[in-house]
Amino acid sequence: MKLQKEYAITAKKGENLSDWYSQVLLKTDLIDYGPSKGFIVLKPYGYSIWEAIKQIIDTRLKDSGHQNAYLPTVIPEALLRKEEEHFSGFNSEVFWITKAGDNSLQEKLALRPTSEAIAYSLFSNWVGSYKDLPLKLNFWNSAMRAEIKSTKPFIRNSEFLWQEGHTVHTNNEEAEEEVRFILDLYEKILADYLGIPVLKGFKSRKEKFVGAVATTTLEGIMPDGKAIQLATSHNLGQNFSVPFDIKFLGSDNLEHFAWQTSWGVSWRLIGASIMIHGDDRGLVLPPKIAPIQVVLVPIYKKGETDQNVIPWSVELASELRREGIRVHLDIRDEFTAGWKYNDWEKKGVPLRISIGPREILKGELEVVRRDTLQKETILQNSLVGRVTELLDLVHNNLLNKADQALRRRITHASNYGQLKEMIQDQVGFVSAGWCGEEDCEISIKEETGADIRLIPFERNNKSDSPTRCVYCGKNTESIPVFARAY
RNA sequence: GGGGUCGUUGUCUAGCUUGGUAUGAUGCCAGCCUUGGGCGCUGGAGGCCGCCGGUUCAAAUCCGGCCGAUCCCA
Repeated sequence: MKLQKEYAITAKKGENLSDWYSQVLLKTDLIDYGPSKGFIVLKPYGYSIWEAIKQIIDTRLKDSGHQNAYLPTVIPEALLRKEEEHFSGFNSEVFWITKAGDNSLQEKLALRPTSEAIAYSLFSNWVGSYKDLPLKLNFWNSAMRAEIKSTKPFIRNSEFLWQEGHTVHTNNEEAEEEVRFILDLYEKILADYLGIPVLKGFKSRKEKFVGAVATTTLEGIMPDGKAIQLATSHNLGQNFSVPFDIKFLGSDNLEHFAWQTSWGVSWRLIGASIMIHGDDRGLVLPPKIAPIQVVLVPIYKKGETDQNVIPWSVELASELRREGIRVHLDIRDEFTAGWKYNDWEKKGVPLRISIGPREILKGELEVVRRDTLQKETILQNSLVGRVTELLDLVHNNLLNKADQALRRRITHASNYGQLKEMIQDQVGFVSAGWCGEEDCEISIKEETGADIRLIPFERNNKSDSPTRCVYCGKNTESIPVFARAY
């Protein structure tokens, strides 16, 4: 194969993940860089993936009683400062609008870094009685947090697409239930649709969402052993309802401050999915989020006996479409079949079907899986059934491989030396005893580069309890998971 | 937060050390050829060499600043 540098992915995923990642993003037409630092442009192929993810999540949220709404992009300064701890948490990343034309504004306006402040100022008007609750809203929008030092498309940007859910409840138990329901929902969606396995647990006090009582998280692992936070769900308790005055009149005829949650996932999911599933040829897209699930490549010579290749391809394409499969028929005349094979492989299309004179003659089709590159021949009349099967097989294979990769990257350190060494060796997730003191957490972070990614919901009964803090040696029950992270 | 690398046509790039007409490929356009793993031939168009300033008779090249991209360390 002649490799054309300007199109092919030249970096090896296993040797230089960063280079590989940016080549894939640019050379598969997912994104372009924007004109300002940290901002990216989603091209149609990249946006289609987001649309697919969005639709999956949107449907599930609506099915579970959440409604979509939309909030302004700008937030007046006073509002943002209302919950002081929350504000101080990301103050340094807030973009401020200070002028309209040449005139200074009376009050600075923040470009939303997240919507708690603006949403809750409105919620205080919308909530009056316990009959208004629970209020379960979701917002699809973009958030802006200035990334000055280092950026990585989808992973760390100054602007990102996401959904943020905000709910209001009459009591803590119900809020608690919502937090867990959403986290479990996210976990299921990541596995069933994106083929991404995760670890789940609480964030430490230091790592939790500023302003939250508790943050729960889903953490994935990348091929370089770095962890990545892929979803969060927060129990806000009454931390916001008090300053924002969200009160309801209960059935007891008394006023109560409400209990709240917030949660979200972003287009980070796209970045994670690319890094986890991709290979040296480029993207390998999980079928359920692939904009094109099956590409048909017709092969023909001009004139004479092969004239029916195109009509036949069109027929097969619509047969698949009728089953709800996303099909693309590549009839570009300027490229050869071989060129198209390389192109669609690079773009990660799960299945490719070739249709030429041979196939017409035999009534058979050649199908190639992107994940394994295995070819198989199927009879035309079993096309739809086999394609549906294969799409499932591809998904399951991707999830299984990712799951094995995750399991291989979980280890346990019984002392500080071990922890340090394992982090240094980029093994990934390392569980170790921790006394619960922030001082130890900070020291570990400073000395190893790893922080507490999560504290598992339940003690892993394989490890003996109680144990000792790897840093200070104090007895403890807590065994969190450490890792370097994106 | 500290340090490094890079920016040349739509894309990938040569040239920079040692200042003097901008290199090749690919893509694009026209024509021919036709497609089973990045087909071939002929002709053509395409450039403020990231931006601003400095040095110089002369700057893609040397110097400074800025803007972007990117890597390493904390």
